[in-house]
Amino acid sequence: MGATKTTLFDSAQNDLALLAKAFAHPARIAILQYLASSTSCINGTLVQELGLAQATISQHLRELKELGLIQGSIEGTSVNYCLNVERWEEVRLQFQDFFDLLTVKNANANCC
Amino acid sequence: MGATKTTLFDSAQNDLALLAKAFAHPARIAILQYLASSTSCINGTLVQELGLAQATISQHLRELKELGLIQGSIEGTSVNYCLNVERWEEVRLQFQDFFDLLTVKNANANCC
DNA sequence: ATAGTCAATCGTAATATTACGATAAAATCG
DNA sequence: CGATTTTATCGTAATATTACGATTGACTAT
Repeated sequence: MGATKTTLFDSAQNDLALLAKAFAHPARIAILQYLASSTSCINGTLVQELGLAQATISQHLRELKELGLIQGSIEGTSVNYCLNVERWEEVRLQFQDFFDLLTVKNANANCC
Repeated sequence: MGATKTTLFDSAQNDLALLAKAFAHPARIAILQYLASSTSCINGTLVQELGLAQATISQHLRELKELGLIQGSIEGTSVNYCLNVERWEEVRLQFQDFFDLLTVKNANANCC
């Protein structure tokens, strides 16, 4: 008990849920917004910007990296992170499809 | 320790994270899709459709209801659920704004 | 009334997430 | 080289989520 029963759902549903999980924490939203506004950044800057501990930021960055949403490259003693444009577009479309599907049929809904 | 530090973030970031949480489980995605495709449904039908226990479905439905994404009305001995159209449009725009903000600046990104 | 049906809620076990101190690993500087 | 800086990882405590059996409450039908 306790773990999500992924076998009951199709891969599109499981994929979307995993992506949504990435957005399901305000720190990760803030990280993505900060990356978008600053073209590049380092972990250290984010620690000051967000007010969470360095280990915590690093953990959030790893989650975003594992989903391919961001990528990083070593820059001397620090690390530059930025958005992964191709992946980002992919994800945007995935959400758009989800919303479109549920919006098209809306005329039939609101029945209760 | 362990709880999300919401005070570090603004209300737009916290709001979006809460909404994303609703989509962060395949069962809730499946429920929303099923509601969109069938115009209305009852808890019992979802139990057969999804293969989760009745108590579990009811719990997922409550979460969606608490965010205003769906609404239900009693229909004899069963309950009809449907999407909340107005709220849905609101949420769709909230996500679109988030994606747009991160897409516009993308030309500057992908730098690492 | 009594039995039956359906969904909500309670209680709880299993698992996942969040946060952070401590430590490690890698590069830079003196 | 040794000291410093920066990020990743480990270990772990606190909290949240997921799932389900059991029960309750509300309505229906007999």
